[in-house]
Amino acid sequence: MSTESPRRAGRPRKAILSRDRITEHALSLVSQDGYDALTMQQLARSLGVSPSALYNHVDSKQDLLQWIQELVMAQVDTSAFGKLEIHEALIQWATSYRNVFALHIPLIPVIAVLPVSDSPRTIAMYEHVAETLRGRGLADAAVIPTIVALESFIFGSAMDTGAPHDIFDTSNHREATPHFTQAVAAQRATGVNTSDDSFERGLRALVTGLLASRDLT
Amino acid sequence: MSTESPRRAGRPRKAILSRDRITEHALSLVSQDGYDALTMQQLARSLGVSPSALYNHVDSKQDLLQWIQELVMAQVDTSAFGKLEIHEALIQWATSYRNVFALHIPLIPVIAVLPVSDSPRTIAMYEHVAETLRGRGLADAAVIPTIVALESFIFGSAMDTGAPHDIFDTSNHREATPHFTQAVAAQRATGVNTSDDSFERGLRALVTGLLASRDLT
DNA sequence: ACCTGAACACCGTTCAAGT
DNA sequence: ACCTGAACACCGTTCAAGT
Repeated sequence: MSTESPRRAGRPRKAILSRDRITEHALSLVSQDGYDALTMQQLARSLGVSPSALYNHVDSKQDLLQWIQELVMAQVDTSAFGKLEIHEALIQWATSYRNVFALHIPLIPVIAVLPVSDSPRTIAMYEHVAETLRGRGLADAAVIPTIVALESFIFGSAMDTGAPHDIFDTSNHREATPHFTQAVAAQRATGVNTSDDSFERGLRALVTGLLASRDLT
Repeated sequence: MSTESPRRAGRPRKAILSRDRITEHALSLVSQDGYDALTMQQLARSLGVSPSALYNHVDSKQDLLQWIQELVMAQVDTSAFGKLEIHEALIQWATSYRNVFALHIPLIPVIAVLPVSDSPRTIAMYEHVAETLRGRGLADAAVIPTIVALESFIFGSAMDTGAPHDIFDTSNHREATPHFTQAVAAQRATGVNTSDDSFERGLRALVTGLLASRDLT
């Protein structure tokens, strides 16, 4: 009798939720409606479950954001290391890094304070960069500051991507700011995206300058 | 009779609140207990007023953050422009900028999407930088991207300041990441602050590279 | 014009209760 | 072990009511 029932004491029903399923739905929510839509209640609804059920699998929303960060970080392309010349490899990696996080700006403050030990993908990425820099002959003590400097620029540039296109509109104060107004007009006339142009210029300057340091052995 | 009363119809009582007083108390809250303590309720309490009273003076919390941003931006030191040689002036300004916002990290996402037209102090600062860059002979169309690149690095570096000091601890994965582990140890052995070192190296590289551009006339 | 008090529509999170 | 439903302690913001 009772043995034919698939659900009985000692035979617990398979869990509906899991880290993978939760993270997957969270990312789907984010890509559809942005990070504002990522609330525990909306996420629970999308999973067909009550909000409190989530807490059987994740300790906090902060924890969930770290899971997401892992997935996002995995999208960064590190394939250039060991394949391209070091300047080109760094530029290709940094560009991919910046473009990925331009789609996940609210994650940036999370990562900035996240111990890398909690993020295997990030460690693996750093190992790639560190190996390349040391292979180039950069002094050991200069490797981390070089990476951090690049990353700071990458994160700052990714955030800038979210700025409105008319952020530099100064029609109201034109007379008081002749140089700035002229510069804005000239840049606009080129027709190129300000964020992209700024990133490319800065990245080239940064990579060149950091590798030209006197810390080469 | 009724004339001796200081408070009567047609003679409204002086307002308790004002933009200045609100902003001042908000900054005081922030400097004492950080941005987490800056809630409309806490702010109202610090002003001895009910939370709803604030909304007679400020449209939203976002608006309040913009007021604060104005005050904070005013702390950035631009005195080096026109006084020091351009490389030195940019470095001094950028360093002050970064150090100021290291104390106001949660403001950075606010600024990043804030139209500069809403922020007179920011416009004035940009005018200084733009004038200096044009005076150096930088092409008009290169001025804004140069400023944005510097600012992205400044904001990213300010955020990095909030990272825990042991953020690069990888004791658990040591064997899988030899280069990274070695780099961390070497940097730590120097005894210098990672954020500061990274900022200084990156800033020098950035300023040198941006000013060495072929966009000079 | 400016302030109070109550209320609203949310948050993230906890916890006893069920299976 | 895992889920539900109710509850808690907050948020920012609105609004009728008072002066």
